[in-house]
Amino acid sequence: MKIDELDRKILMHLQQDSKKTNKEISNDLGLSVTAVYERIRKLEKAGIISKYVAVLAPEKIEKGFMVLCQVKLIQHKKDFLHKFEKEVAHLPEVTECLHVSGDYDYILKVLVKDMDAYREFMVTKLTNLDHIGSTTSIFTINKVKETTVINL
Amino acid sequence: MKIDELDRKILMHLQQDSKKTNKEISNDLGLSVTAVYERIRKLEKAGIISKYVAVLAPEKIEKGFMVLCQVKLIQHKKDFLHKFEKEVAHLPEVTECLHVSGDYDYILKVLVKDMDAYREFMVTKLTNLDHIGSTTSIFTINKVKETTVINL
DNA sequence: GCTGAAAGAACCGGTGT
DNA sequence: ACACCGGTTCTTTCAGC
Repeated sequence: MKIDELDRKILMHLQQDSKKTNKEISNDLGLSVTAVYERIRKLEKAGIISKYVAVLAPEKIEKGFMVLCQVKLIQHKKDFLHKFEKEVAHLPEVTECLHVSGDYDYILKVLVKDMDAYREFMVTKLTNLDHIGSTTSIFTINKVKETTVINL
Repeated sequence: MKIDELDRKILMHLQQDSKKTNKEISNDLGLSVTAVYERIRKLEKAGIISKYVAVLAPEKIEKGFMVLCQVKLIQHKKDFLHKFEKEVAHLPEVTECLHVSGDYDYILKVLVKDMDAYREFMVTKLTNLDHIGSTTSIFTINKVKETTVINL
């Protein structure tokens, strides 16, 4: 699907605040409410808009401690990678797991309450997974920027 | 604000799909629509729900190339950090910027179309910022897991 | 793409526990 | 403080142009 300037503007609106009504958006674009409605439907059907979610404030629900955990596996056989990926995806503390280039195989984003909770996570969950070689933890001192908005 | 089991369930619903109606949620919880409505309002007022957003599929809008860029500054005077943070926050390609512990000062999440676009970003934007020492790029081979849902 | 109307959700009193 | 009912207002949704 090809998207034009109007679609782009609609997407920027919804990425920033999906509670905006079609009326508000239509006012901004100079279109009718229905036109906006139909464009959004198309963008949803095309999978360009993949979902609508509520974003929570981590620090208000005791998940203000963010750690990036670099993981190296012992071996890199397909089965090992696959098993690790499946298991790590099921850990609720892990909000992101990327298979990456460089010195490590994976980078995990881990959200927990504090250092104690992180230690607990490492000891009882992560280092219990099979095939893990080494890990290095990078602690977040400050979130300078954090957005779900993709520039169009 | 203290949140109870019902609040937690509401938050899990909305984190996964904010288009769910209060009616659907109330059915699941065995509450009235109004009760759900009032709880959600409280969670919003308390800032626990910080916003509602549409999530796009990066690969469908030519932003399927994700790079983590580790940045070291030359000096660490407060002014230098501050200036760097301000400038980097304005770059639309950067969706995340974390001040971190370890060998590097910052880790940036950069979303672009492809390697060409990344090179362009590095050459014309990032390495043009003041006080940058060294950078290391970590390329994403595969997104194993990526979610905005925080487990409660 | 638009208009206009039907369907449905959010929202807001007032009330009871 | 918490939950409920019932009605009003606003949005989404759709038929017809």
